[in-house]
Amino acid sequence: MGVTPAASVLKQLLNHRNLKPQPPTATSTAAVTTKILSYLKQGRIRSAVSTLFSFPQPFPFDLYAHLFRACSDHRRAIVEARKVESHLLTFSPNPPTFLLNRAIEAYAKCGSLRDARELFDEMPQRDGGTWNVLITAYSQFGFPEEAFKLFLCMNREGIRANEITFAGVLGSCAVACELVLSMQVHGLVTKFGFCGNVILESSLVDVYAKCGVMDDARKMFHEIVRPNAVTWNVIVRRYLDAGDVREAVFMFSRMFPAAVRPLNFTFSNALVACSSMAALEEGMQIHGVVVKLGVQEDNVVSNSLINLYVKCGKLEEGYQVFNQLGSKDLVSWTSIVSGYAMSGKTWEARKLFDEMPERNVISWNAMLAGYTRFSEWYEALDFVYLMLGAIKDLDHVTLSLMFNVTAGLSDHEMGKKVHGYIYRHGFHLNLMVSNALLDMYGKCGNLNSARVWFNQMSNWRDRISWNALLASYGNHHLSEQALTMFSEMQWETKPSKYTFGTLLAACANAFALDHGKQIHGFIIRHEFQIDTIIRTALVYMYSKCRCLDYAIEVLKGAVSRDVIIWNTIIMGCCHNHKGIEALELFGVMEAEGIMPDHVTFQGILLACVEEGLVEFGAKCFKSMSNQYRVLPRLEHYDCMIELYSRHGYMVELENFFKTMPIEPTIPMLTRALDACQKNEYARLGEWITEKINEFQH
DNA sequence: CTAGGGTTAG
Repeated sequence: MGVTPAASVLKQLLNHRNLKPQPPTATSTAAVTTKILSYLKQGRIRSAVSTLFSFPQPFPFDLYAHLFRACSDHRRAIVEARKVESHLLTFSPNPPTFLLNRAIEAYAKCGSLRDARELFDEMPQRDGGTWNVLITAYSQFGFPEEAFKLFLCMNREGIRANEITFAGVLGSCAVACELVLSMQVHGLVTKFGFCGNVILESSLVDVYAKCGVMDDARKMFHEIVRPNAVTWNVIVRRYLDAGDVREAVFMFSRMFPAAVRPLNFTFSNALVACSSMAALEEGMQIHGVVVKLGVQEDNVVSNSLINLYVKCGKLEEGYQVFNQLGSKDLVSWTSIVSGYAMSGKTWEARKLFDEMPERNVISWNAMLAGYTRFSEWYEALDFVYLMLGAIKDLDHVTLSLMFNVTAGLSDHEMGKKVHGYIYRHGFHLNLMVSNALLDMYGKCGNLNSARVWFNQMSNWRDRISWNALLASYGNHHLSEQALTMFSEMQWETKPSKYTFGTLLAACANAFALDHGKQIHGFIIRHEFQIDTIIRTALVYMYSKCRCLDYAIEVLKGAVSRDVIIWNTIIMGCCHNHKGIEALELFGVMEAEGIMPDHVTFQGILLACVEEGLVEFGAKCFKSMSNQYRVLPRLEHYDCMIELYSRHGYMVELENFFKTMPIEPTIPMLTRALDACQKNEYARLGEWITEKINEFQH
């Protein structure tokens, strides 16, 4: 089945009715040749080949070469290639080797390595080009072992390798990550005197980098006298792949003193490097070069620019690039949607998403990822249903996000359904999906299922799996077990800063001061860097565990403090009934020039409740929107009602209720009703009772 | 005549 041997094709064709023998004449051959060539020029291969077959006579070898070339370019003309070979062999029994090489090439380019190999094996005599063309084919189609075998045979038969041979072999080395072989080939390249060949030299840079030895790749790069645009592209891309994004950007910058114009891909690679380290300055400089060289109409480049800006939090700049793009493609749209979605502007993102001319899984995932990132679970759920109706094949990202949604909604039943789905569709072996599943069971309160699944993952779990399990122990207030797991974890993988964050949160929620101190000690002993996130976790843990002094000590150790760590300590003070301290710390925070946010004000109001500072609290509440431009939320109204209620400020409470721009909630009303009864303030009490009754209908 | 790099978005 499958491939029809060339001989039988030939037999069929010879029996074909239009093959009436004609005496060949010089003029007709020349005329037909011209005709065939003109068909080829128009890209009509079929017509060209059938015209060829109308004339059972030999044609100039040149024409066959053109025909084979056309088949190679088309890549789907396998049948035509076989026909041309048949015709050639029928009427010219001893074709020159170079023509057969072209035939092998045509077969290979059309994807039929079998035909290529068959012809190769049958050839009475081969030249270097014959070997090269097949080695190249094996290399390009990802059969490195075959390429190596052929290369060895070739050497054994005494055929001398040339640049083309080495290019193929090095390509195969790169695919197979064959470092030792690459070094041997490097030796041969040198020995044969091909060292000045920039293509081979670039391949060597590429091979060393793909084998994971960036130092050797860099050394090789510096040996090249005149690296060209491809060479530069290789070195930039390989540093990016190796995760050394700084070096990638640095190498990119060195292209300009070397006066080599970057390729569009190189711009893109450099921009990706910038966005991955949030290097806005460098990225903007590259943007400048893009404009100067006039490549901003290239979608790959501009899409990378959009991505750079949105990843650096510059949505407007990103949108501008998007807007100025002449032909926006799927990637441009997805990039801008993703930018808005991942910055919390899910509404704007959704508007753009709905305007998209076409969408794929990635665009849907980008939008869904925004909803989940910002815990908009109900929007996410609606969106998932919409997505299920609109798109057939969900992928591993979709399924992981769906687990996040069920986890966020604590919908254990739905989580189990998704679990069933991934099992049926074979996604359970995907690490990302597995970890999301683990996380879902942990968050839905099913520690046992989480544990069972974690054990089943023993062959493919990673650090993230461990962190997920630790987090579910933490959420179940099992800090002791979490700590035991932490020691087990170290047999298998190294902890990350997320591990510490999780463990410290676990200790905080379980008020496990001793364990918390152990973790703190571990971090210091193993010289892990205490970044803002870990520092905040430490402050949180110590203040939860009623060690406010330690918490403040840790806070003081920070080089810089953001609003989150300040909120943590202020809330921590409130938790420890230290309202005055909270307000003092707020003063320090302001002096450091940190703008308070809604959480900060919640802390301040709580502190006022704690200390009975009713007038001061009211003043703070007013200044919130007037001075600080922080819109009061439900929890702030809640605090104010608590403040007035607890301290018997009934007139103020009544005023507050009646001027409140939002509907009071049941807990607010019952809290206030309580106060009315205690303070015998019937007028407001009646109003509240009425309100509560309204709610019940 | 046959050769190297690369596709941006979740």
